[in-house]
This record gives sequence, structure tokens and C-alpha cells, in this order.
Amino acid sequence: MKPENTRVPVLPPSPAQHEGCRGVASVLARVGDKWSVFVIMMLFDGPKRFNEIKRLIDGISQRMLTLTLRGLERDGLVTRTVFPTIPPRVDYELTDLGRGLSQPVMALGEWAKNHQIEIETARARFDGRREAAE
Amino acid sequence: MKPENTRVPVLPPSPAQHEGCRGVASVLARVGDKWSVFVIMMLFDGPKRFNEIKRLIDGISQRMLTLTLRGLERDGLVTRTVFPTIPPRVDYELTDLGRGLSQPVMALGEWAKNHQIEIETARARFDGRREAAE
DNA sequence: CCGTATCCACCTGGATACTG
DNA sequence: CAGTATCCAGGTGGATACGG
Repeated sequence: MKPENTRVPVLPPSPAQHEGCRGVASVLARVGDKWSVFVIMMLFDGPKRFNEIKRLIDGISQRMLTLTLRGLERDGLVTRTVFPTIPPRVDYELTDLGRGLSQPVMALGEWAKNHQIEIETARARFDGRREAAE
Repeated sequence: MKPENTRVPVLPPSPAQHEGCRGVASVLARVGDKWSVFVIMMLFDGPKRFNEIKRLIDGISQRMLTLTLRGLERDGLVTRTVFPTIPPRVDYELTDLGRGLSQPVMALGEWAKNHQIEIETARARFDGRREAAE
């Protein structure tokens, strides 16, 4: 995984139709990759070790946690500090940038929590109506 | 596409470790699916027709727009109104719920636009350092 | 115009095993 | 403990063609 593997909708030939949607997409790709947001939330209240995060999220594979953390590190959202002790110890911490991003992300999370029921209801209704039309 | 195909990290055995992350995940899955956010943003300033949206986003395939709109409709975020004219005409519009969601989404978009450069810089630095270690 | 259906390349992400 | 490597199933999304 190196450069711009996150292929993203560039809204191509039309120039600046809604102002800088290109950059939005690249961040949204981060937010949307299933694990990044969880990691960000876990790191919100201070630095944590690798396995600590792994335990907290639980369900994430070692591989995915590594990839996610690397991605966040690459984007300058978290720092990785290695303590050359035995056994090795690695701390991950949100950068200022990461803490900044966590604000709107948390807001989104809040909204999600508060409207979760409405969405589930809407889904049930939608699926119900589809079934009625079998 | 019907029920809960959006498989989501449930943070399984540990109960309520950070309060309702389950619902967060399901919304984030919507937000993260590469196109939903764009559609939401396009619909922010009023209802639009199918091909109108398609033209605005441009890069999205007909199939993906259909799937995205269905998903948003299922979640109660947009309404779909069919005018039985010839040729047929279908309008999509944000619901109140959808407009509510668009707030934190827009906030996220704003943040993305404002910090796009920092992230790109961080990426370049990260990739550069990796290359130096070839 | 607004879709649905089909096919298929690619990517994501889990399981597992192995190193420093 | 903190990774890396490999393998592989399943999902995602583009292209294309066709239907109402």
C-alpha cells in the first residue's frame, strides 16, 4: 500500500462544480473504510498500545488494525511511537490534525446514535413494502 | 439488496464499552460507501431528477446511482417521487432525516476541504520517508 | 428517461502461520 | 508484543445491453 491506492470519484471533466469535492472524497474514503473511525474514537481519550486498541475494538483482525493504523499515520492523523524495550511496545496517539477530524466524526457518531431508531424503522418499513409486492 | 447486507463491526462480546457504537457503524457504512455522501450533498439545495444527479456527480455509473439512491431511500434519507408522464420523470429529495444527516456530513466535508493540503503533505512526507528506506 | 440484468475485474478484509 | 506474509472467499463497482 503506497500512493493513492484509494481510488476516488474525481468528478472529472466538470471543473469545480461544487468547490473542492475532490479533497472531500479522499477524506471520506478514510472515514468510510470500516475501521478508521473506530480507531479514531478509541484514541480520542489518550494514546494506546497496539493490542490495547485491538482488544477495545475486538472484531478487527491484526492485519486490518495494522493497515488502518498505517493509513492514519500516513495521513498525519496519528503518530506511532516505538519503545525499544523487551517486549517491544508501540503507542499510537492522535495528532492535532487527528483530534480535529475527530470532532466532525464524533458529531456524525452522535447523530447516528440519536437517529438510529428512525433509520431502523425506515428500513423495516421499506423491506416490508417490498415484501408485500412479492 | 435487502436486509442488513451492510455487515458491520459489532464490537461483539464486550457490552457497551463506548455506548452505542453499533448504530454509529451502520450510519458510517452509509456515509462510507463512496457515493452516498455525494448524492446527499447534491440534494442539499433542493430535489433533483435522476439524470440531473448523474450529470452533477459524473463519474458515477447508472447502476451505482440507482443502488445508492435505493439505499438512501431505504434508510429514510431521501424520497422518490415518480411522475407518470412520458417520458417518465423521477425526483429525489432529502427527507427531514436526510437534511439532518447532511449537517454533520457537510461539517465533515468542510473539515476535509480545509485540511486537504495538510493531509496531502503528510502523505507525501510519509511516502518519501518510506522510499528513502528502500 | 429511468431503470434492471448480466458479466467480470478488482479490492477488501478474514484466517492462519511465521518472524524480531 | 507487534508486526509481516500468504492465501482466498466474498463483496463492490464498472461496462454493457436490454426493457417499460
